Amino acid sequence: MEERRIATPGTPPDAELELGRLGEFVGFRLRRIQNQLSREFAQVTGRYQLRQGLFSALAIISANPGLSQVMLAREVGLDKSMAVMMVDDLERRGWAERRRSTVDRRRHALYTTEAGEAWLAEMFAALEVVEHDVLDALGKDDLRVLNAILDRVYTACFRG
Amino acid sequence: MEERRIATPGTPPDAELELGRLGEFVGFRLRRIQNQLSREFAQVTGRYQLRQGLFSALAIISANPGLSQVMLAREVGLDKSMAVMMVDDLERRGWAERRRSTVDRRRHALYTTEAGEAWLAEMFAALEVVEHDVLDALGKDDLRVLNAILDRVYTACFRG
DNA sequence: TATTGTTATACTCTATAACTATA
DNA sequence: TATAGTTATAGAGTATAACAATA
Repeated sequence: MEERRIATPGTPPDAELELGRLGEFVGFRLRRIQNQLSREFAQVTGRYQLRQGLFSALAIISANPGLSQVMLAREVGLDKSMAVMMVDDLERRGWAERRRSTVDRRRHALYTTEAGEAWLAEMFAALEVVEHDVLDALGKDDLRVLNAILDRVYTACFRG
Repeated sequence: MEERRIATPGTPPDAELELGRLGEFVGFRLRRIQNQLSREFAQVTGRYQLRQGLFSALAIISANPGLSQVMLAREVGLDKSMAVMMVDDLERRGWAERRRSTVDRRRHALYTTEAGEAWLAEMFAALEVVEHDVLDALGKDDLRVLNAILDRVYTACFRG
């Protein structure tokens, strides 16, 4: 079962087709890549029985111990109600925990557990496999360039 | 009503937060940007009452008159059943039409209508506004670099 | 009054499976 | 047998609105 085949949608586009003016838009490229990547992601993480946002959420909690749910939501770019559900899930699995903040009793301070850190390490390894083809095709340098540009793009999204 | 405010989720992340090892992964950046961009897209296109894929689909039909639905699906990176629904929608709006292919009678050859082209032009203009901040923050050169890298990424997705 | 967390709900996007008609 | 198109359906991901507790 080491097969890496993906169902119908994972088929590459015909080389002859034109993008036309659509090719000028970042949004289009982003979406099609992200669709593809998240299908592969789902394949890998499917074995682990988890939903998309979970991994990112735990990784961010791990990198920022004690952060609040609102902060988490902002960092992943989703609504705070999403943070609630994700943290619920993480807690249920025993990978993260909420502690009432001592400074602001409205807040929950979020922390990873030991089991959470272990799982995180496992997932990082698995995800490197998912992104392997991408990393390969780009090389370290271009990857850095890409990430830097993407960060600028993300920041630019918030200049109203 | 020229406001550009976006509801809760559009709030920028706290600058102090760390991405940690997550920062090495393209998938994460892609998803958060794409979420943000598609929210803005939805804001703009909401007035036009249309769903996400529609614009890309029509643009591709316009750039490749006579293509089949399977080809369309592959180009946008989705399942063929999606193509059916999108073309249904486009036809209902009078922006595209199916004609039985003369060479292979299983196929539908897709074409845009005059109204479709007009609407497409309108949408391209509207979308330039959506991506304006992004384009601004990058500049023509970096944008080209970004698009080129993204295309390589997309292609790399299919090297199983 | 504003913010944090919460719940319930509804909507959009997408894949899957089963089917038909052609090839 | 394989491909193009179709249909119906189920699942994931997400936003919205309304609310309680705390600031």
